Amino acid sequence: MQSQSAARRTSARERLLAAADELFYENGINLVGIDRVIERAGVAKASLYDCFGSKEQLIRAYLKGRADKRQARIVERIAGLPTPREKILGVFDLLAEVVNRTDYRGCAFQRASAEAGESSVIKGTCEEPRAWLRSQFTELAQAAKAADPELLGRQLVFLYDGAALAASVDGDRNAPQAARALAAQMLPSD
Amino acid sequence: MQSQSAARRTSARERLLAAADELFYENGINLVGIDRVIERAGVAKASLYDCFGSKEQLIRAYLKGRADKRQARIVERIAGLPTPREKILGVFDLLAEVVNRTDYRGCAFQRASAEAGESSVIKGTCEEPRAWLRSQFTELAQAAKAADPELLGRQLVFLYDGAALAASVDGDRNAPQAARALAAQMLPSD
DNA sequence: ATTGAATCATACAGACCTGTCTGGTAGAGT
DNA sequence: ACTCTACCAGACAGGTCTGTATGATTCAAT
Repeated sequence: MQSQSAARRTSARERLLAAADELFYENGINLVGIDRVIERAGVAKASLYDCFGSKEQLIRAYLKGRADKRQARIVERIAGLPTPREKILGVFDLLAEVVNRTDYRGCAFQRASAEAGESSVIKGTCEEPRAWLRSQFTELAQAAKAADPELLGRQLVFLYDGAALAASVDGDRNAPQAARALAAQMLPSD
Repeated sequence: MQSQSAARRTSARERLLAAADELFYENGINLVGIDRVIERAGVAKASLYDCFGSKEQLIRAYLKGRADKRQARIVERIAGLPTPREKILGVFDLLAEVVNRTDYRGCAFQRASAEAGESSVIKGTCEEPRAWLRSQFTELAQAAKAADPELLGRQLVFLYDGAALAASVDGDRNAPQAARALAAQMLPSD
């Protein structure tokens, strides 16, 4: 089998992704150069360009990795909750946990989007997880028999984004709870 | 009088600020170099460093200018509205107007904060207008006899930020109206 | 044993960055 | 007439950036 060569490739790839994740998230994608990434990954520069082709594609992979992790976290969390209402509130509970991690620096997609400049690759990659969350909220709002599920879904995203922003920029670590409280008011009490 | 020499200094300063405002807001503070700013301003590089001392201070001045303009817009708008409830909703109406401008690229403070990196100068400059808006909402919530004005003030900021983000990142130009509708629900109908 | 893929280290190109320095010009106040 | 201030143009220093090129090494598969 090709396991070993594949293992080596993924090993370099994964080390690069891990380094990119830490550095890009902590410092911002534009303030981190390729050299810092490969140094932390312990990988040659040529390997980076073999694996990803460009910095932009590395950023894209970093964002996709974050999106997948967030999505899995949310899916897993709401699977364990019985009602649509509780599922929605569970997303805010999850956010409350995340923002209290010491290395929390805000929503990676919000931040990358702000730094994207002209790159539609990066902007597009940021939009995907946002659209997914919105559709989740909308479906849950529908299941919760909201009068206007589309509208409610968008409003829930406002609260989610706003809370993430307040937690990181203003240092309001209880923002998700405040957003959750408002979400609870909006939802049909069932 | 010193009007002429003062006029020339402010002229260079103002041209620099105007160029910085356009370029930084449109492209992001880290993707715009000093050379592009001075070229658009039609000003010598030495003049920039005479006036501002560093790029960071130019960014700070750019952000302060944006903050002053936003604050003045909001103050003027709510001065013409009779009740606290209408004043609060008026802020969202104002946001609805702003995000429909063709050159709207999102909230300058959100974006600069995402790009700030280690610079506490820039981060701090972003926090000021945010704290001001939050205190406005809180005071208005108190005047509107909300049960918990502090909480409501924070929640209104979530909606404001979330709507601005949705408008710019997701292209949802009606986001402020959706946020306004929710704000209207939260407020004591009086 | 040989081939081929993945990876390594390192130098380089060419561009861009911030900030400084030199030296010159124009006009207002004294 | 002289000075002072604001401003100009442009070169320069020293660093960082992305991306490419060169050539060696390791190791699995054949």
